[in-house]
Amino acid sequence: MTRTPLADVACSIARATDLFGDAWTALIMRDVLTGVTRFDDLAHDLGISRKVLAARLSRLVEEGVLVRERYQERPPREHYRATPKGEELYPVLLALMEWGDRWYAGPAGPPARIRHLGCGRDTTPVAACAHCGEPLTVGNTTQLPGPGGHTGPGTRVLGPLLAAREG
Amino acid sequence: MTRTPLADVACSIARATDLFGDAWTALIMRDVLTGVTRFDDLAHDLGISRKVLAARLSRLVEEGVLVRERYQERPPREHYRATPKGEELYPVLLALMEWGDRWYAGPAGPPARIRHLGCGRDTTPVAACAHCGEPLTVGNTTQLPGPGGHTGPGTRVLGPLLAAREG
DNA sequence: CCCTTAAGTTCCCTCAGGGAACTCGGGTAG
DNA sequence: CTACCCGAGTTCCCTGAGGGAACTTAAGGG
Repeated sequence: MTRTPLADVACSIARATDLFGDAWTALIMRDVLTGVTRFDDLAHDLGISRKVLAARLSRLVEEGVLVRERYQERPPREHYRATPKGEELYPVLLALMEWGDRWYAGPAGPPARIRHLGCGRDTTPVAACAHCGEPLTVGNTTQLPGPGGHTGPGTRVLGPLLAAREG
Repeated sequence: MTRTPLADVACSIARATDLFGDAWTALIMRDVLTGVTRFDDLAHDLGISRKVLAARLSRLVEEGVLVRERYQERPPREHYRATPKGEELYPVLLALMEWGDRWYAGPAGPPARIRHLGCGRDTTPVAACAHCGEPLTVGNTTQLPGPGGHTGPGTRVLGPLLAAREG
């Protein structure tokens, strides 16, 4: 496929997508974050080709999202665990899950619930403003160039073009 | 590639990933939500092959995420706009962008800022509990089977296995 | 009448993904 | 001591999706 390299574009979505934008990475992270950490378990659970799984895992380790660590000495066995960088992908998974729940849940309802241990209730994740806590939507936000934005093609990061939207 | 069909698995992440889990869809949605809605503009802005762009757009229209609509009569011209279902992908984009900002921004800082018009401040999106507003993390949430979860392989949706995590 | 623009299509080629078999280090059962 | 399981990958071949660039169609415009 010769994936177009997106990581060098001045767009954080493109940078994140360069790693996260394939069919398997999100599901691997879901599994690892929920306790499925061993190679064979991942291969079985996901139904992914072992070749591709090995490639994804080593990429994720390279990127510092997972670490490969020994979980037993004799015989030596390794598994994969999320780093802090990996755990911070959790909001992305929550957002994907919430969207899937809203638009693809069958009549029975969504296939899983998230319980927030802080307040003890089953919850839905909301993308909220860090300052005032209100939900962020396309309509109530605007994008502005940031300090790290070099102008030129590909500069937009959820671009500064929102003003151009009609309605 | 014969993409493994994920949409039928009882996992909302898998369902969302089936559509969203490719290198281009996130970036197309970013562009459309920020006002880049025409075929040629998208092709130029993204550097995507026109063939693949056409395929992605028609898939997104099929899925009800975008609509193809006429924006001028003479000569007849069509462009793409997000439906409500498409606009609700915004939190996913925000989460991806926030993660990219945190882990890939250069010394200069992130390439863009999000301003919340509600409170007037530049903000960062947080995945918050809909009930109490606290941030949701891997550590303070647990996953339970939901009403729509048929048991069996692939049942997990950010699975019920979190309890199995050590530490 | 020819040129330009927008929005796709078509063609060929390469390489990433699927699938299944094979490897390798290290037990454990007989 | 040999034979048979792991777990964790690696290797091989085949298919088909993505890249790239040219071609098409429809409608103005000079």
